[in-house]
Amino acid sequence: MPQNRDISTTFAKGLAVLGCFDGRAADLGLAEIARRTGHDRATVRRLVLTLCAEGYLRQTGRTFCLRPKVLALAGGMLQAGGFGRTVQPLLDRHARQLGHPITLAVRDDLRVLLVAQSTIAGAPVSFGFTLGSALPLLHTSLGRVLLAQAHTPADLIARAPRTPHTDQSLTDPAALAAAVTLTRDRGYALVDGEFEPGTVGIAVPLGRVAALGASVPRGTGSAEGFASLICPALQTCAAELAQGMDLARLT
Amino acid sequence: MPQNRDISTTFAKGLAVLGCFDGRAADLGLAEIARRTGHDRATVRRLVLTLCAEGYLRQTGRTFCLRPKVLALAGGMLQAGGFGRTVQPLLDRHARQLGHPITLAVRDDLRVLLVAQSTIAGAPVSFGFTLGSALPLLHTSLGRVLLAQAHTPADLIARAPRTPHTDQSLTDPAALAAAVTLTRDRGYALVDGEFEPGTVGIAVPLGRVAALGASVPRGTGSAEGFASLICPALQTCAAELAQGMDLARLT
DNA sequence: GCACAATTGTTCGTATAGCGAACGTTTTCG
DNA sequence: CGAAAACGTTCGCTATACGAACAATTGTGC
Repeated sequence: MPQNRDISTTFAKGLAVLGCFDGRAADLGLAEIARRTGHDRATVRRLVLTLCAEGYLRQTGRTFCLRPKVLALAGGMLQAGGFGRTVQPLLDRHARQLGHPITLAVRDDLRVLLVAQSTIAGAPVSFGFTLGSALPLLHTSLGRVLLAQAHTPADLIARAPRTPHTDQSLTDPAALAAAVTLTRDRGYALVDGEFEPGTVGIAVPLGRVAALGASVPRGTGSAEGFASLICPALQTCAAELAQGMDLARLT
Repeated sequence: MPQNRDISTTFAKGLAVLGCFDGRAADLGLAEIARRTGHDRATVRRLVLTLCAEGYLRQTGRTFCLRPKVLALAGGMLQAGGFGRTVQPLLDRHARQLGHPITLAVRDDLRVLLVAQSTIAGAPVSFGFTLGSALPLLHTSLGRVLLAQAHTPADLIARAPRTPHTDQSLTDPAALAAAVTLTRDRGYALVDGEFEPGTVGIAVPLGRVAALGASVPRGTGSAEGFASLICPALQTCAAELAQGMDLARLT
């Protein structure tokens, strides 16, 4: 097949190499990057050395890790979207009122991508997710909402990893599809212990391609009790956010 | 001069194109990207279309903007450094105690790069900076601390933009050097209205290559009064952070 | 501790992918 | 409305990138 002359395969390979540094391992060697990307070790070597020269990676012995400069790429996107001026203060205000951290997420292929969050001092730290973190699509409340918004949720359910995170994790595609339908029907997702044991996640739609969510430790309360408390607050927050931000930038 | 065969010039050009999207303009056209990078419009076109194909940019008419997927690159760096589990909760706790947002930054060439921050509901929003935002090196308290830590601050002062942001902005290299020396001598930086009118910025070193800072509206207080209040809290926070994180990852 | 196997890193001849001059299209301006 | 300016696209040519083969390092078994 003739190459698409509008696309630079070298650059595409380089982006794949950069994308390898997803936090699963702190440092990666050339051979491991070659395995993860499927590209030749010599090719990977040139691309990695280019990332070092441009300040995005640091070499330590025979391994490499990301440097803070990659954050500037995120900063450009957040700045262009006015996140610091509009989204963050709004999330902070609503999170304080609610008493729980609130997270804004979008779907990125088969995963949930955290786009903004208001952290709260004293909130229990679970997996320590930050802006840019990827969460599973099938077993989080944010993921359920994003699936409910998708054109072909059944296809996404078929392709997304169904690896269970806890004993409660749904793995049957039909059960997952039913959960997504329930999410769409009632306008919010409620996930009880499927991703983090003992944690209830609640999420609501933000526009047509984003989700807003909060999670709370289960304790002795009922999941439905948490939902009736948290949903209205998330929905109010979502309505205010939808008025003040360009949601089209999130797709 | 013969090309360095360890470096991929195509990938380096691609990274320059990606780096163009720094938030100064929400959307960029091919010609503007070519101007900013100095590369040929045809080259830029191929690189931009590759970024679109890989999901990092979206095309709207004849312009392009970053998509949320770039945040995942930041997420990988934050995850590998354990920011969500260690840095963020610590910043949140100290920010709550202090009653002001706290920001962690490093130097990235001639600018300050925000690496983590704890925002606070109700804090005055000034320029709406977020993780990944770039601030000036010469006129912010964070920048003064980072200059104080540098091996050749005089050289950085000579090369960094000296464009004043307010009437109070220092522009004389000798005055800037003296301010950096004062910062080093007393162990903190105090910047009063040089970057944001009416705002006092205070910053302290975090290890040898990072800074921790807070800013407060001046009001009727004295800058020194704010400093004596805020410095000890920032220094306590810095000491705790230095114990729990791998500062070497921030260079 | 050594030899060999396995793994990882590097070199350089070759050709294909990327470059950019030239052309085509769109927008701006008088 | 037409010309100039600006911007986007094509395709012949060659220089940059590829990866086979080799070099160096690490791991393993005895």
